[in-house]
Amino acid sequence: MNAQAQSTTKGERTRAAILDEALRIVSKAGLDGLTIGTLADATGLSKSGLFAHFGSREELLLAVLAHGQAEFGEVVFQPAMAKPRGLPRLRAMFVNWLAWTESAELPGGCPMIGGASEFDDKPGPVRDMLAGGQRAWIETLKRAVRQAVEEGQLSEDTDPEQIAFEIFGIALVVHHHRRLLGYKKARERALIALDSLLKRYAVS
Amino acid sequence: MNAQAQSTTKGERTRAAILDEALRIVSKAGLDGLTIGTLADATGLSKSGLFAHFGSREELLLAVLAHGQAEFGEVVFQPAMAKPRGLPRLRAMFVNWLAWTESAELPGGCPMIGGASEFDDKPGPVRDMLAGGQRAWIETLKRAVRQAVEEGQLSEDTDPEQIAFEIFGIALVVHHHRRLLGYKKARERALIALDSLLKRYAVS
DNA sequence: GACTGATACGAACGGTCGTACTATTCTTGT
DNA sequence: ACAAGAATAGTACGACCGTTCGTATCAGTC
Repeated sequence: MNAQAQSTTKGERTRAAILDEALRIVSKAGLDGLTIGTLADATGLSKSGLFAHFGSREELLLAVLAHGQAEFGEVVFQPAMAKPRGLPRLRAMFVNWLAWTESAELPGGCPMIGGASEFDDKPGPVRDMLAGGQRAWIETLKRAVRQAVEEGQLSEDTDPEQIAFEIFGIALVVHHHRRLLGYKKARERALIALDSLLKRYAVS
Repeated sequence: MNAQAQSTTKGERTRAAILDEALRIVSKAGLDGLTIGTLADATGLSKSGLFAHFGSREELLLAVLAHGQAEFGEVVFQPAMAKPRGLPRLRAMFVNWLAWTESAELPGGCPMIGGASEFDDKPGPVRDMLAGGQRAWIETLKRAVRQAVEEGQLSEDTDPEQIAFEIFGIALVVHHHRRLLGYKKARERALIALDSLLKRYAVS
């Protein structure tokens, strides 16, 4: 997420810096709030100079989302993969996810969650990208649950989709309560909710 | 939500019609997507004629939210109050809430949930109104939980805030999965989640 | 040293935004 | 039926939107 090292062309470096800044703006102002003019000001570029990197606003949005999804993978998914299969990995995914939504680099929360409610009624490539990313994440959660069953940590009749569904709900309410309501106990309550959710399916 | 009967001045009638239409637009396009021009077209008024009813865009947004919250009360809260105190009432609140988010008059889902992620980083009266409404709803949910404890339906050590928190999460994920992902099983899974949530705190 | 491609800038386009003013039409009470 | 006043339309404004175009700067190649 920081300016990456050399060995790349200047255009690529500028583009990466633009996307970093854009992701912060999207986090705070939403995808609709990401404007070529404000992004140009924030990066110190001219509108036209910035525009040339993407060719259209929609291309810019798609690039920002791709950038955000890549970072999500690095910050949330990959560290969790270092944990043992099953419940430890699933818990890590959840905890990393919460940390991501409260990350300092995302002052306005997860851009994908914010974008979801902005674009859920606007068909097109942006919506498709959002939906695709979130579907993939759900599948990842389901896979972790299945592995917990294989490891004998959750009972055989566990429904991975139901668990992924409920976990997603906990993450959403954390995001919602913290950002709109300033609810401080969100993280604590989320961990309680996850524990009791998993306990329901624990091996007896 | 439909044009109400006579006995009111014409201005009030058109104002109500404007708010009905505005609520539908907000549902689909979000609060940011509600513009004076499109709303004027949708209602058959001129921009200036419509504008005169509110005086500013922010006043319009506040009026739309007040209208939405009033409808929420009529459609979700009041019918639930007709149910017996405790779990029946709590369940009715939840079921009515889900139905509200999928209501035909709200083609894009709950305007307040959508507005929440748009305005969670934009301080001001709109955000305050959104937060106030949702805090009030949370308190209503907590009250229903407390009454279920009083009625002996939930155990004494039940934490109403935790339950309200998790219920809110289920509602959010239903909204999210249905609208962005077109997930058909959302309602069914939500009812499963609610049942097992309440079972955790059932009297033993 | 001339040429080329990448990169960025400045100015301008048509369009829409919210808002302000004035004029006109329509309701309504008498 | 008519005047008073509410309700709506008309017009114009400055700001910003995404986008396009022509141009300037600079790195590297021949």
